[in-house]
Amino acid sequence: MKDPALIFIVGPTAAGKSEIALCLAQRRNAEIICCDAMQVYREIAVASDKPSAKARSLVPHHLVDVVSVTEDFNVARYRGLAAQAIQDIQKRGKTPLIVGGSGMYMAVLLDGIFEVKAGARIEDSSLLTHDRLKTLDPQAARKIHPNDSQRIVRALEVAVATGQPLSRLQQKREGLWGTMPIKIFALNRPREELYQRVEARVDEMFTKGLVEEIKQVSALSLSVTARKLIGIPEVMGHLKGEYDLERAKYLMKLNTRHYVKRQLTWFRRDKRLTWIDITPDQSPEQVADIIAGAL
RNA sequence: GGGCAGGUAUCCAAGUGGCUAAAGGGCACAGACUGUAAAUCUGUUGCGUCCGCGCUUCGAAGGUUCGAAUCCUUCCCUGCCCA
Repeated sequence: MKDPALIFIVGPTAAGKSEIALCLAQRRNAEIICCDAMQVYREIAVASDKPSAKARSLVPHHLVDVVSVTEDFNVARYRGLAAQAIQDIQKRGKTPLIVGGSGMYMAVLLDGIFEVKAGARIEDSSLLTHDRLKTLDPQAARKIHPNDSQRIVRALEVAVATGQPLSRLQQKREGLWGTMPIKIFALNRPREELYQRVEARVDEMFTKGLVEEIKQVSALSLSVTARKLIGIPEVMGHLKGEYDLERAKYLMKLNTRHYVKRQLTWFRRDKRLTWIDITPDQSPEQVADIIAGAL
């Protein structure tokens, strides 16, 4: 049977995506494209839970280690690089397997994004208000909560830079969905188990040298986007002497659990996904079999 | 044994007679989301509910009062200090 042109494996952190994808890729002549907002950073390996050297020698992984933590990264850049990788892989007669937990990155690949040239920063913060957005883009203002400053700023910057409301631009988007056969699988496990796996993973990161990694990285001037990676603020707080190591570990676990929850909310909304509920006794190979059978 | 401080919902914590099922925060759960997304933001959170309201809570038991988490009595427990 013929594989779809594009396969996605998404889901929350610690669901087991990477391992399962590796199995699937090997038996389907596929190459992996990471769909992850943090694994793109070169200097971070432990904290971003990057695929191992071994995994990468077995199956080519794309969109890993593509920028420095000193650089800003965003969905638009991701989309450009990923689109190129998809084309290249398909040209070689192989199947791109897109794997990761960054919901918005997946959405942008699928549904596209509109182009707005960067550099539209508004300096005067008194202009960055919800009230002003109401006059410039009433529709966006209605959708964005008055407390959601990040979105207010973006909507205002777009409105000012383009003269067009964000709400209208967002309708003019084109993605991959509909242009080729695409199959999307979302991995999930019982919440309790997911959280246990998160905690185990965080503990493991510490034994793998997380603190050392963060210490080195913190000497660089981190970009706004890179410094948000879970692990960096938590460990840096400890390095600055604000609390002990246990506390840093606890905070990382907590923040990762919250993140898992948000990921699930994001993915649950997208009705194009096929959910795979994994039970504790299933091996990555078995899950890969199930996915292969559903292609 | 004596002195002081304190015991409030799943956790921390405010509240010292009515406007209190009880501020605020945390956890948990749910949701939004399109160039920071591992981000940012929202809602619910004693129990039940025909969503009108009903029921049970503030260490325990009694008492004062029209009315108590708040006042009085006794008891139990925790922390610190003195012996």
